[in-house]
Amino acid sequence: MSTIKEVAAKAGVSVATVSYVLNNSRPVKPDTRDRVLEAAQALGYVPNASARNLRVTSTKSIGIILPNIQDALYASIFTSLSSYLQSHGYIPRVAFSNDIPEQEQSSINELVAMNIDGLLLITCQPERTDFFQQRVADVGVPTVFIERAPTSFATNFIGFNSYQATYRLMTHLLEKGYRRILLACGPLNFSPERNCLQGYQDALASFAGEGGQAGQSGMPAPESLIFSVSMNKEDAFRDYLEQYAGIRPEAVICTSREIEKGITAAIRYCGLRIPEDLMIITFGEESWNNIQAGVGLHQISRPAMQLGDLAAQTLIRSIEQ
Amino acid sequence: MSTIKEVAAKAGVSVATVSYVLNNSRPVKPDTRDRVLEAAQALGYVPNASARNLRVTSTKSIGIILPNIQDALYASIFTSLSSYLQSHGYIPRVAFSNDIPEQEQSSINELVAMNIDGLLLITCQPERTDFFQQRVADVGVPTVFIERAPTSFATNFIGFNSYQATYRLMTHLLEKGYRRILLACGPLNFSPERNCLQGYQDALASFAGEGGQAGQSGMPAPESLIFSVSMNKEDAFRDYLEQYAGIRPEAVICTSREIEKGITAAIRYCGLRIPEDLMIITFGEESWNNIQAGVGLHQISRPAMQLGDLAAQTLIRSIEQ
DNA sequence: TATAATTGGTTAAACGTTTAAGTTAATTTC
DNA sequence: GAAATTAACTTAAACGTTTAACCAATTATA
Repeated sequence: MSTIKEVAAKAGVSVATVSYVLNNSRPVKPDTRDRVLEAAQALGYVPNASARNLRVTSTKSIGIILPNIQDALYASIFTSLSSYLQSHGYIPRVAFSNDIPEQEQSSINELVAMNIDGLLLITCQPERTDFFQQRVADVGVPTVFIERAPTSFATNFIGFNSYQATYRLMTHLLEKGYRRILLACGPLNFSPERNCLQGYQDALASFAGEGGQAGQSGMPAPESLIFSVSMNKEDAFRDYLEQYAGIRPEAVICTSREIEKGITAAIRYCGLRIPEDLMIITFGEESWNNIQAGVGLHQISRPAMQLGDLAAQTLIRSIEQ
Repeated sequence: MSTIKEVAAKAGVSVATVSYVLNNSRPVKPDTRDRVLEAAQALGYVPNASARNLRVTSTKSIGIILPNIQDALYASIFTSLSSYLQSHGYIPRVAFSNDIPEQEQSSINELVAMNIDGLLLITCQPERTDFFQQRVADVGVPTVFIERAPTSFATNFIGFNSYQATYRLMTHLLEKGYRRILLACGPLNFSPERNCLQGYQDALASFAGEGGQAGQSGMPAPESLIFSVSMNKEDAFRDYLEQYAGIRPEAVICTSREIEKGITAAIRYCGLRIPEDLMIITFGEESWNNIQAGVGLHQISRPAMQLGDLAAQTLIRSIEQ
């Protein structure tokens, strides 16, 4: 790799002039300018990023930390984040936590060490923000939290309104006459899942209240069926179905594509048919063309792309004041 | 952010000593060592990556350039690449080309500018390797090409044997009695798709040859149906189906999940039923739990994870000799 | 015409590390 | 007990940029 020195030598100027030309940070006489550009071109010069970042405060790079990139939701969010950033002159620096706090922390360290201008974070430890505080907030790196809201900490946060979505969906299903609706959600230590659960429960409660007053004749009361899964989704739900052989749900609400996969596989394994025996509604991403439209798999589209855009936009704004 | 200087001051030693302790690149007396560690801890010191990379040759970072992360294949490859790299002490630096040559080139520049130790590349211009040559090969950055083989250039390459896979699948289908088998593939400017096509055609040809000799009675000759799609897949295939209303294929081979999505949507749009009217076989990733198993959608699993592992492993080996 | 302002460039310091070379003081060797 | 070795640090150069400060010509101003 050739350096700025070599370019300067070749063009017969000082390194400063080369720098001024390349960043056009100061006017330079046209023919000197051309000589420099020519020399740079000829040598295939490309400025050393480390050296530049060492000198300059703003690196025009944004850190992104996600649990993973396999889940459709994170993949969508990531895509929109990085395309927004790129189109606004920032380069994204990605790291994955795999939902392991230590990995998240070391990623934070690493990113801050390379002088990122900002951070976009789907945190795996929304309740323990002290590390984040010390490493990011105190250092003054602008941050936007995505999807999972930090509890003890007021900051920029962008996420879906899972509560509303679940509440409305439940109300709709209950009004349609469904009574045994299963909520199949992920681990409850993150706010989106908790909000789904809350929405589910509140909808049930308020429906029961109304139903009690209206006195709907003959209809059984809706049951509260909750299935929160953490690890091996398919096996877990299979067990669930076999254990509670009596209470087959009429509908299942899946809070993600991944859960849906496990659920449908387990359902088939148990010999149940979709949609004859039960219906499935999934919170999915708009990018996902639902292959199965009309045969028992339904999707509530979450605008993941918009979410990503909004988050990136919010961050860039707060960086550029 | 605190610097090594501050740590040195706090511990009452020189910056060199701090560096020696932190990298344990030289023996240091235990109590000095402890003082340094303590000071670093207290200040929350984390070394500035830019400064370090500027000084040191090896950055322990590997560049990864992919077309995108939306396609299931690339997502799987990326996941395995980055987890292999991370577990071997390297940090991945990702960039996306969106299959636009200019973007690929600027990503290459950017990555080389930050002194990556190696490069993993699904290139979007396998025929024009001169830029790559100049920027990467000449600079001496070890590289492994993935999935799309560069033509005019002998180098490390890891990919699926799409030719074999398609050839065998075709032979199998033909022997089962299928005659109108459609190959639905992506743009033919990349080697995987070309290889699929070649496998498809060779299988047809060799079957026709055998069939001619054996003289299979009554069976019509297999037809060659090829559908290479580039942009809007769903619309394109819809047009195809409507245009050739007469020749409805009995089976469709999709070379990727994404193509399958378009195909199935178009098929449904045209009022055809799966699997009654036609069968669909897709080259997919093992991570993808096929929701539809047994109802007309079949998957040939490509071991994307293994591919990624192998590629990363090959690269790391060639870096560490 | 003398002075001020502008133009077009150069010099050198700074960014935060790493590491070769140098410097003590303590220890070993003969 | 003098010379040589070792142990434990320190000093300072180097990595490749950017940019403030400086300087010499040229041009504008009074």
